[in-house]
Amino acid sequence: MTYQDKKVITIGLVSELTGLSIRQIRYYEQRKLIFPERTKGGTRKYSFSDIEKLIQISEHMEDGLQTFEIRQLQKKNMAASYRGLTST
Amino acid sequence: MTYQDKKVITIGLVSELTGLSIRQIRYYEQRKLIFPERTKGGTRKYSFSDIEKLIQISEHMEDGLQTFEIRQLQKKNMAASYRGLTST
DNA sequence: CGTGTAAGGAATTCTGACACG
DNA sequence: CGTGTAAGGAATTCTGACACG
Repeated sequence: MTYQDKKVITIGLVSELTGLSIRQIRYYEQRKLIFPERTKGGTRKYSFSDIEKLIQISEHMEDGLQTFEIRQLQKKNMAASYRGLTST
Repeated sequence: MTYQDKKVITIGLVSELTGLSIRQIRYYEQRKLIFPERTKGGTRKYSFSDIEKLIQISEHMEDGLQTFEIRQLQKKNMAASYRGLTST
């Protein structure tokens, strides 16, 4: 709830925790699927929510979806949960 | 519960979040007050629980306690919570 | 005792690009 | 389109030590 969304994890750890390569994680950011924060120095910081999101993303990728399609799905889910439907 | 205790935060972030210097954080580890994990490379990783602990530690230090006294307090609290008393 | 700091090195991350497909 | 990689640089962290008190 409070810790879940705090952006504090470095990309190396995220890579370990998700099984994705650092390259993939950066790419998904470029494609607007995740939104890490940055330290003053420019180092990316992720939250546990980001990690869960990334795991979902990797599942969608395995299903053959393209990044823009996954982005569409995210929008739909956001709209749905806004209406009190599927959360996750 | 699950995220609270995952060791994933680098010492620089911990320093920012607690207001303590990196030097202090490392010292409190040396004095057995906190127990970060390490990456393969040797970089320390802390949990949100560690951050809460550190904040408590800094309060005790301000109260003039010495590190070994704080360690005693930690033990007492652990024993108490084990008996179902004060948790935190 | 608790903490600051300069020192030298190692690990981590960053960006932009070339490559493949 | 999605991902790997070599390249060069910058930010982050590590340890052991000297200093002060």
